Amino acid sequence: MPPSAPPQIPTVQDVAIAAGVSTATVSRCLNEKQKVSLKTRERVMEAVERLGYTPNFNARAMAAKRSHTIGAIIPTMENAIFARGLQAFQETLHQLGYNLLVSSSAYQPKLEAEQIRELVARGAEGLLLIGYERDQAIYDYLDRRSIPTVLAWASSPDKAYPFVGFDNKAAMRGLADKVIEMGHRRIGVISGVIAGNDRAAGRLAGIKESWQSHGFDIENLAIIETPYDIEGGGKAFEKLMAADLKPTVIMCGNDVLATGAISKAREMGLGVPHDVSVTGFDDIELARCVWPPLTTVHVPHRQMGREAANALIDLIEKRSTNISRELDVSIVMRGS
Amino acid sequence: MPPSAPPQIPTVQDVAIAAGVSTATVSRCLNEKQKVSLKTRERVMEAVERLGYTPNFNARAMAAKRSHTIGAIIPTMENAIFARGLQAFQETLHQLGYNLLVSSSAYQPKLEAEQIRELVARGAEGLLLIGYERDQAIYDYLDRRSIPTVLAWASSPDKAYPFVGFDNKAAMRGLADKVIEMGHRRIGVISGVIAGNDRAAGRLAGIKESWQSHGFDIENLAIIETPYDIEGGGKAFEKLMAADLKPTVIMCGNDVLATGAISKAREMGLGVPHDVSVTGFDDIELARCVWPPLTTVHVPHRQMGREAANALIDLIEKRSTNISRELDVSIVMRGS
DNA sequence: GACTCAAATGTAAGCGCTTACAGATGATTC
DNA sequence: GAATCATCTGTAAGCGCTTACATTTGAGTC
Repeated sequence: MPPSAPPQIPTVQDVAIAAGVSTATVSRCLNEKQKVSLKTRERVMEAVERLGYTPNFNARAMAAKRSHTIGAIIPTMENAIFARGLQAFQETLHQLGYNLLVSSSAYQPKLEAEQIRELVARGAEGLLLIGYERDQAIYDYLDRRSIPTVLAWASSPDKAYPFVGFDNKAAMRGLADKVIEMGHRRIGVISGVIAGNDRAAGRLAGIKESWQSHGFDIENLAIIETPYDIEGGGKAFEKLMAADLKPTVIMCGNDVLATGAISKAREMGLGVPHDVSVTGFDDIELARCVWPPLTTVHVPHRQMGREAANALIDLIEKRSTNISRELDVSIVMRGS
Repeated sequence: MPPSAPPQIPTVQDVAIAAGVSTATVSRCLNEKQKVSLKTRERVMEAVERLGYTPNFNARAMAAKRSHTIGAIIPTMENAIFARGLQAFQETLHQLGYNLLVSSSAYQPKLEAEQIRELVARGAEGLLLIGYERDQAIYDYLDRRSIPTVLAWASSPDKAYPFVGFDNKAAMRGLADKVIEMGHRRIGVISGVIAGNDRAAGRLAGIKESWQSHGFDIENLAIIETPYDIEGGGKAFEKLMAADLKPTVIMCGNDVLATGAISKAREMGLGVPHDVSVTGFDDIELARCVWPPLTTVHVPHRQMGREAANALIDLIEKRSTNISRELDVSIVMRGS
């Protein structure tokens, strides 16, 4: 290696000189080709190639006041809950000529707020956020700066903000209805942490609603809140099954918790669904390859991602407004 | 809502005026507090607060020629293989005062190359890349621009580039040795796609090496290449088990493939490990909650992420060089 | 050939910040 | 009170781009 050659990164200037044109022409070659004659264009492109020029994104964003960048903040990357939807979101954005910046907030509202500012500071022209429950100050901030924002994985209850999602409460209620109709009378619930998580709250509320509407007492519902991970699911399962009157079914806030529960059941020598049934939510890939395959609520992740992207870009490019979309979910009865 | 109030985003200028100081002072308050007297600082901070000012990242990066941003490109977000390591990487960076930008390349070298340029254009001061196998042109580009880069999830064979990883070949060879020593003589292999994936290639090579060194003929190794997903694992398993001489063990390139294989085995009515054994690689959470729990190679993901972050920042801040680190992996015998 | 007018190119003013440098301020010292 | 010096603050020059506007160019027309 040469002794640290001064890494002179080429700029438009350099390209302009190399091609014998002005910087404006170089810029036009890169952004609005049709405005430059073929001959000069070729010359410029050759120079770009030769110098290995890559436009500086920051400068570009600043000068043009456009970043073509969308920000998304998801609660976690550690499990696959958001992976598929996000992937679809990203692909669709790409097709529409936008880039995606992703952060994860670890389910911490504080962190989310920070990251929203960070993404906006980086020039995000639009945001994808999960769920609707957050400090009003954040919405105010977004409004003040008029940052188009779409909420996903939930439906905004008062429809105040555009969303592309589904009704967590109604969906879970549907599943609970089915469970109760199948004869289950002792239900254990493993819920995600409710605080700051409207999806988890909605799902739990759905179960409660169903339970009560069947004339049962809310007191008889055994509920445990736990972080959304496999281990949490396992521990909660253990606790629920330690009761005198063991539940005949464990309803979980999502598939990850359910997987933890099933795992633990096996460890404890309990048969699923023979000794106890387990249900999940989300229908991620995991749900199908765990044994027995999970009865769960199917969420159209890809569709959600795709539609959220389209909605957001529509908003940004002011093609339409109020593009909220409530998606259908369906219950998938499997072996558990 | 008011009829689209002009969203005047406050700038340093605005803050400076509001606080009755110059923009330089505002900037100093935000970046090198100690250089500003307490009195002015308070006045400035009050103005910042009152106006809801957030510094524009692009402008800042451009003027300061620093972004405090690291880029990482992982092959996929769809499964958890990279999730834990990346999370640790991110957390460590955060502690060190850096931000992380993540892209996923979908295992496509072309896309990866594009994203490298994109991240560099966005001002990434360092890069985390997975594996070492890529076009020389990319390394040249990185060198020319002197972008510190650390490779992970593999060890660079010629040590040309700094890495924090492990030897995929040796690790898999260790597992294969054990498998063969347990008496298995008919091995089926489900490998990830080799092209452009040195980890998959290394793992496969490890099996071959072990097989041959035990005096067996390479021809007798049944190998299938498939994309790294559950479905791929299942299909490959089916094909392998359709042979006249069924394998007694299926060695998979990673835990995701292995999960697919186990799933499919059950579907086919085959008992694991009674009828056929299955092994994985990575020891992701999934490995423990599938049934039977997966025998696999444990990779210290968190440690790798942490050390990669430290190594990269050391490189950037020129504290040291040649910080490659080979990590130990271990074989975890479980039920499968 | 003089005149139009559209197309191609150049000129230069910023975008919102940081920072080298210069200048002001005020505490200390003699 | 003048001189010294450290501390704080202001001035202004960019960072690498885009783009409004001005200018040049060269068909096309009569």
